[in-house]
Amino acid sequence: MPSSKRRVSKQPGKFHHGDLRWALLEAASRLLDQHGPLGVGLRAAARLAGVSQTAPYRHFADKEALLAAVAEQGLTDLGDRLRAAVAGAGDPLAALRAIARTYVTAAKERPQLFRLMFGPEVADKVRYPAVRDAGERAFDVVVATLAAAQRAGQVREGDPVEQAVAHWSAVHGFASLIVDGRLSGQVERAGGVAELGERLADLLRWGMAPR
Amino acid sequence: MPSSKRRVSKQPGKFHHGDLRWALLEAASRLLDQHGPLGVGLRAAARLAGVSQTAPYRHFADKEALLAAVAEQGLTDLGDRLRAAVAGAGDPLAALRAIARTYVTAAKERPQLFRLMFGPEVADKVRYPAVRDAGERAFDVVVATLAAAQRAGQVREGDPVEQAVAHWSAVHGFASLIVDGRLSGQVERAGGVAELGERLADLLRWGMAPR
DNA sequence: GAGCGACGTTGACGATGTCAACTTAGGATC
DNA sequence: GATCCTAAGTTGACATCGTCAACGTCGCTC
Repeated sequence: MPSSKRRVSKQPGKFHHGDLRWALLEAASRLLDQHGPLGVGLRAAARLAGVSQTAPYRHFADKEALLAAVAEQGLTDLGDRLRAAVAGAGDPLAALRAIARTYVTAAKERPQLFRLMFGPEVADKVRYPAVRDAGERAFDVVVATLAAAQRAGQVREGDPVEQAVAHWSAVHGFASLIVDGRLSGQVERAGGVAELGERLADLLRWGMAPR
Repeated sequence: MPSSKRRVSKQPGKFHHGDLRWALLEAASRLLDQHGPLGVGLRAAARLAGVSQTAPYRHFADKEALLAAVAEQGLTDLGDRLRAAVAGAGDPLAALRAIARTYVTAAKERPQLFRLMFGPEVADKVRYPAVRDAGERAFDVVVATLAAAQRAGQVREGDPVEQAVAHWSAVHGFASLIVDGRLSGQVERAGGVAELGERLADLLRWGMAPR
């Protein structure tokens, strides 16, 4: 769901609908959660928003643009949550664990959104720099955390970006496999997914420990 | 592309077409590489195979079934390549590196196939046990390699499945981010993607080293 | 050679993304 | 306050797609 609340019905300020753009994003969000990325359509979103089939074209160039906007919201929200998690953690080590837990939890909460954010529906990222930027802002949280971990002597010195790629890859891959239902058997054996994700992050951190 | 060669034109043995099922898989494979998972359609595949729009229904229940068959081929092929890579490696440690390199290379070779294999197009895995099994056979290679690494004392003792999940997650996540173009900036800095993938695997292995 | 079943075709239906042309409403301009 | 302008939304249409029902057709078997 779009994070910020707006007026729901016709309030003054906008013309016919109030804020159709927001309403379409919300509708697309709901369709996404219910039917997956392939179940999101311009016509269906317009119907949910109580508006005619081609009204969305006043706000989005095409279907992909609508999906891209939803994905961007998701990535921005993910970045915010990661930032909050890091801020709430005591030291960089706890922050790395918190990143893993937050990432996996977010993916499990809204798997369809997760799929959209990293899936092929928004193929051409050059056409949607906002999506790319939102993703990079989330990634920057990881980079900053690893840089902090280096300063604290909790992680070997080196390029924090490369370490962040490693951390991000591991957590992202784990979340992807979970969302795809590819680890259902293995995860039942272990505790919850978030715990397993944290343990994965720990494993990686040991690999990056100062020699 | 489907891996095994078959007859291309009408050979004796089959009726009207020769082997339409195979031709459709090849057509879908080509469409996939050219236009991504969303560009694969039953009608387009039928057209490429030189056959009428509804002919595919004699061989696939619906569009998803065709996609699932392509995905299954891809996963089976990936498993074969992983097995070959492990067999060609000297010791378990080299095998772990080879897995990372092979996985990342395969993803980069056919990014669209990679997206299909793990994307939302084949959503319901229960409906396609063959897809799931092919994926698990590939995963088993990683499990076996980690078990071997444990026996060789190159990796800490513990549940090899959990270690395999960690390894698989890291490599898979890295490949996913590469395919999604999310690491283009960072990867240019470092050497090739395969090398970076190997380094990631090393990092993880150090984390799993015997204490 | 009659029949049968697997294979493929024709034609149609509803739904979708998208375009062109039209209508409506709010704000600015004189 | 009448007029115009432009953003916002509507109507209608077109091509395409997935899918279904009904129909043709090939090659094998008894």
